Amino acid sequence: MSRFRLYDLNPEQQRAATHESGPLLILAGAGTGKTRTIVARITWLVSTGTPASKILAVTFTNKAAREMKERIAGMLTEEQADDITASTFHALCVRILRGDADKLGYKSNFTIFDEGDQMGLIKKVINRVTAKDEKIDPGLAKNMISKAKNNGWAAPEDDETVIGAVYSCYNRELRALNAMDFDDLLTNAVRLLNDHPDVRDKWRARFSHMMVDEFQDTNRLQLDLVSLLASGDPPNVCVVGDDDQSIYGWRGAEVSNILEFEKHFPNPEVIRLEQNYRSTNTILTAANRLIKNNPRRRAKSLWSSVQGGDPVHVVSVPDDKTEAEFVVGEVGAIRNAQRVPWEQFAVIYRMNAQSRLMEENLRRLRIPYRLVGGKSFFDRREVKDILATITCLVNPQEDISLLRIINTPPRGIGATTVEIALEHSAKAHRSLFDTLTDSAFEEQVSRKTAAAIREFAENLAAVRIHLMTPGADAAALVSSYLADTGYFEDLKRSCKTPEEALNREGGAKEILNALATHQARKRGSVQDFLDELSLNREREEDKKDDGTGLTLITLHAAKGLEFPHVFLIGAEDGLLPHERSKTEGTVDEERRLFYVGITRAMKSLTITQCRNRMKFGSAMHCRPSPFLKEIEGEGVHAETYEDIMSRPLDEEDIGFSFASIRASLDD
DNA sequence: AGGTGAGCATTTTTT
DNA sequence: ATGCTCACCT
Repeated sequence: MSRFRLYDLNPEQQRAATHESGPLLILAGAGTGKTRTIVARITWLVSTGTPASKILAVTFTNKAAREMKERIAGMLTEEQADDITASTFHALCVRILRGDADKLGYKSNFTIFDEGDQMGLIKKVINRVTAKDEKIDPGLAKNMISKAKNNGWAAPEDDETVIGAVYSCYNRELRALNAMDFDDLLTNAVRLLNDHPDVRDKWRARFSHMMVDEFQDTNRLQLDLVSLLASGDPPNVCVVGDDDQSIYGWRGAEVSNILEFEKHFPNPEVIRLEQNYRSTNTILTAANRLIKNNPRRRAKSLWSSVQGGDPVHVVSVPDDKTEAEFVVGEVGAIRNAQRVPWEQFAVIYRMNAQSRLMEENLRRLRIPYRLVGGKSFFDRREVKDILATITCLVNPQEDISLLRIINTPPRGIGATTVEIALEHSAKAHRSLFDTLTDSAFEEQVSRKTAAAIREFAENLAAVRIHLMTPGADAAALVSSYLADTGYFEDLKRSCKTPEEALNREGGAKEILNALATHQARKRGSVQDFLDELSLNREREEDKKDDGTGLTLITLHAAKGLEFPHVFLIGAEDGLLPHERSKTEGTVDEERRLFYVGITRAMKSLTITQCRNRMKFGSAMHCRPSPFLKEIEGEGVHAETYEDIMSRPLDEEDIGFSFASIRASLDD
């Protein structure tokens, strides 16, 4: 097994990969070969006799888990690679819970509530629990419930506060539905392992070595889970992360998990990866100058063997409109001068709203781009509708889904009827569907409404019978149900532009295709399909492989990615750091965000700053970000848009200018 | 039941 | 500027 080639690794990476036993903390700076090191470590463990099946690698996203599996597959035999468990925290919890959920009073076939389901239930609960004059914002309630769960706060015994009442009622409802939300998956898994030593021992015996990626993003519960699962004495836990890239504090991540790692796992070996294989030293120096202003961090200093490089440009532009024009112009100039494809460029910003001006300019010049982030495919109306329809076809007892489709398209079961039914169902502790179809309920409503309800229920039942028949073409059945009930027509009618109609149609097709593919490939049930989707909501742009074009992306979403040429826009006080972070006292995290942005760049980095920006509809004066002062120094050139424009054009630029003029004439 | 306009807030996002 | 919610109107 000397296939393992240590000489591919630098000394620190090697030390990390071959660490024998006990806790290991790998502080992996941006671009220092973090994944390569984890994969090498896994390979080393296997090659020195650890059974592959005893290795557990935990990540945050499905994408990261998949990538890790792929890279492991390239290093080991297929069988070994298959035996390694690489999973997200949440998927791991589901596996743990599916086995022993009964010990917590759930049925093992509990359903998983995604954010939409959760929101629906919270709204329902708020309507039930609160008086008309004390309605609270469901979004706020959701955040507070999530925070409470993550902090391990039980619902108050007496429903004294409104929010407390909502919290406890929400939990009761989830229980009654045999459902867990995303937070429950973690809390319940932790509770199960905590309260049931036999289960804990079973899972501890299952794995001998555990790795956790992006450890700076873990929250309290995730740390608990790691502690509970880690086996060995001292525990064989290897965590990888970078406190300087901790940018998810606002959703519960605890930087202290990595800063105080020794407290949780005493006497770890600590290895710093500081050699960067991504950026030029010029870029890294600027990044180092910035981040060293943060207190409370594990000091690291990135370096690269690539000396020099283009200077970092900091450009002051008059306003956001000019900023977009300038960036697009520069992109064109670089592409023209260096003959590089659009894929090598990224424009990175703090807020999604900043993408709009960029998009307009890119479209004008016919530059292909992909927009990362924004709304998830699964948040699209038609996708939610269709998934809710499928859910109801499989199980009409799911109130939230039923509520979504009961009158979509309009079929004569209006809000008033639903309101009454909801009241009855709460009182009788029955599902909405059962309440509606109860003969006693019919007498409460008009003949017309009763007929509408009956027709709806009969239609659902008829399709369900077909759907449950083995070998049925589920996608076709669902599709014809939607067509028969006039859903597609209704969807089209509600679109303002033909473009939107086409888009929605595409979304509908895509989700139905996914169902068909799932059935064909995995021969799984429709329930399997729904389950898988609730844990694996990939963003639209991840699925499409048309990775062509320039990338527009937020700083948060850009973490982990790299681009040869990066434009970091909107470096203004109030945007980066965001105004809100100042009142919340999280400017350090904003600095890390800026740091993440800078360290995405491989070859060139241009930072722009507007002197005026449209905010809330009116032009506002902006001061440069204080972070710009912090990166000042050798290799960082500050200039103004006016300086650059009054300079004569380079020869290469001229070619692009003609192209852009021609392109803009087309419009 | 469903469409329309006033009023309002407006960071970042995964599971 | 813009999108979203809610109340009110047809």
